[in-house]
Amino acid sequence: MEQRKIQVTLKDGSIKEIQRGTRVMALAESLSQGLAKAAVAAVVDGKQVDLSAQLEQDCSVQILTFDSEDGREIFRHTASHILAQAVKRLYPGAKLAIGPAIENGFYYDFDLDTAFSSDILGNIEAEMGRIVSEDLPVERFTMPREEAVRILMENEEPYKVELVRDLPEDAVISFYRQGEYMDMCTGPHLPSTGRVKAFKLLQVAGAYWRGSEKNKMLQRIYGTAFPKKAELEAHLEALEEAKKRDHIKLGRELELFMTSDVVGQGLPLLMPKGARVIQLLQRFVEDEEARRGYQLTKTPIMAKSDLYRLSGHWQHYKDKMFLVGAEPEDAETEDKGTQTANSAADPVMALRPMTCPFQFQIYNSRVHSYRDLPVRYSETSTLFRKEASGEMHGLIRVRQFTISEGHLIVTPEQLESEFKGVLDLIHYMMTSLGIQSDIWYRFSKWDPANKEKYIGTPETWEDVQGKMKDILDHLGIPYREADGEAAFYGPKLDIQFKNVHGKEDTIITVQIDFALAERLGMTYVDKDNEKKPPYVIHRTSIGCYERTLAMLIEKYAGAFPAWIAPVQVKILPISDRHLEYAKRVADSLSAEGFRTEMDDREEKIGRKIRDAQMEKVPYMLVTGDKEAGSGTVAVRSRKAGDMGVMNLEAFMQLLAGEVAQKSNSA
RNA sequence: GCCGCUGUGGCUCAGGGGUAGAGCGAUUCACUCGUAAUGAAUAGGUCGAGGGUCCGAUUCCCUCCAGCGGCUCCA
Repeated sequence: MEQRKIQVTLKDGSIKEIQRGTRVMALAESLSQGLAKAAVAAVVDGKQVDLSAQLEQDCSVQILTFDSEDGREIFRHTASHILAQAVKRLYPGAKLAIGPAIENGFYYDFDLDTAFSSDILGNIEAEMGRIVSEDLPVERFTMPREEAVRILMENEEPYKVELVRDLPEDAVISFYRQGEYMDMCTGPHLPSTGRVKAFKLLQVAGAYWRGSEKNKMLQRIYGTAFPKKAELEAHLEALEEAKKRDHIKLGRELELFMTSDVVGQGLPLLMPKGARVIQLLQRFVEDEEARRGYQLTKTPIMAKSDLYRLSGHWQHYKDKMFLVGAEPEDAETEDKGTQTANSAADPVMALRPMTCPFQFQIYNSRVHSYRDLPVRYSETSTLFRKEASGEMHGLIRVRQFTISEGHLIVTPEQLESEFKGVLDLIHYMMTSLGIQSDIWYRFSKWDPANKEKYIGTPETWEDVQGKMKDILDHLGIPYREADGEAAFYGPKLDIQFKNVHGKEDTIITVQIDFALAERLGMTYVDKDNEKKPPYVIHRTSIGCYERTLAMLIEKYAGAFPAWIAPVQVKILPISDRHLEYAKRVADSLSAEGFRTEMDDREEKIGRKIRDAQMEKVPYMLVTGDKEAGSGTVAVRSRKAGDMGVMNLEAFMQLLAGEVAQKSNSA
């Protein structure tokens, strides 16, 4: 006996009785017209479905709108289909690859000989506009895998065929059709193309098929889409605003760093103000690490290839190292074996890409008892890595950088507490920089399908990764897992941030390593008088200074907190006759260790203030007749403006307090 | 390394087959000034580098270098 009514549980927990076979859209309309209008798709019993789906049994239903992440994704996925449809109309020969929604937008990859220029992008956008105004219904249909392959072959879509062939034999393949356009897709999708009211194509980029550089490079078109024009405009405006925080732009304007064609790619030059910030950070880090039981080392920036053969860098990292003392062709033909360098007379040297093998030599300089452990080495360490030429980006991705390097050599029993100590240190650093809520953790694991990338056995990898996971879970660190992101010698806990363009980068990394320690013959003598291999924790505390500086510039839009501002106070004398008093004020401040500049130009005070504001100096001290007469200063904060007149002493206390707190009140 | 775009005075940018222009900045002079731009004058560019086409190239073509946005890779 067939029931004609079913019960649906709604998001708020209420239950509604409806006719069996009711479409989701009709349900939404029965709930509210507003909801129906905003609906993009639905989740039925945890599964995403189209609004046209029919409800056949008792179930839970949640209507998705653009306000949810899933809803936005579905909305923009339909936008990507509209893009592909437009491209197919204009370029029937274009082969379709994939076209997903991404954070803040979507893209679609095409294989086409014609390069998509910006003119062409405009034409495609116009065609998309037509597809939207045609308001084509988007319809789902399915077919068996076999038939899907046949149809896609007929349509000459080799990439789609490849995708289908990767699915199981018995898979039922779903397709979506809008007008003349058809695409293989799991969905769900918007009910019709007319819903995509506001969209924009943003850029063209190359992208390898299936993300592998061994494959053909396709053309990727990026775009974004919103239900309303105003939302699109707000988004585009936000992108423009973000560009103003770009550390490269601000770095130039604020004279923090520069690049020069004749120096080389990925080799930025830190100007006095930028170098000052880095110096402040370095002193801060070195002092804090000393307080936490680290011993500072200073090791060479290059070594014979022998050392790198021992460490495994020669076998796994050589193409990223700068070689010294070898002709390039020698380097090419150098065998990849583990034998040591053959000629002591003319050894091949390499600039170091990492510090570990150097500090390990120091550890190995004598026998260690378990009583010595943990040994904590730190170094402000300059490294060199020959990054691919297309990779360089300002201070974020460079070929020479200085890292707050450190290695902890520990017994197995000490591993967790030392790991925790490292995380404490990192947390302290992030909090001091004021970025603790801008970062997140990534647990970077190896890729078992790509064993030749790594040293050590699969068993060791699984073992170490298991230990690391236990520690992370035990310490309650919230992390996202990432396969294939490990270092060649061990898994990592990476601390990630996003730059102003939304691109994710690692700022700090903590690694547990068993393999490298063993390769380099590191041991300690345990209670039972047996030599045993220690664990090594590789870590940075504040990351690499260049990248950290880049992040800070973008975080604060160049207005550094007073404790790391290259100039903390700018003295602004009203006129020439106040120069002498201004100089005395400046000298007093400098004597107390404050970083001070004086604007002695023959300019009006308004101009001096404006320029100091543009330089983002935390405090300006206006000194004129009133102040010179009373031994005071008129304080202006870059943030709060005129703070009134106060004694120089009082101002120094204010600033000293702010520096000590590492706060950012100015 | 790969795809696309870009490279014009210190900076931001306009121009375009007949050897270059604006604003800001800089310099000099005048003004000696009270919380986000005083005025005037002056200087400053082998138009990223090399090659080619052309009577003639900064402009068109090629190669290289560098930058930007992606891909791949990564701190």
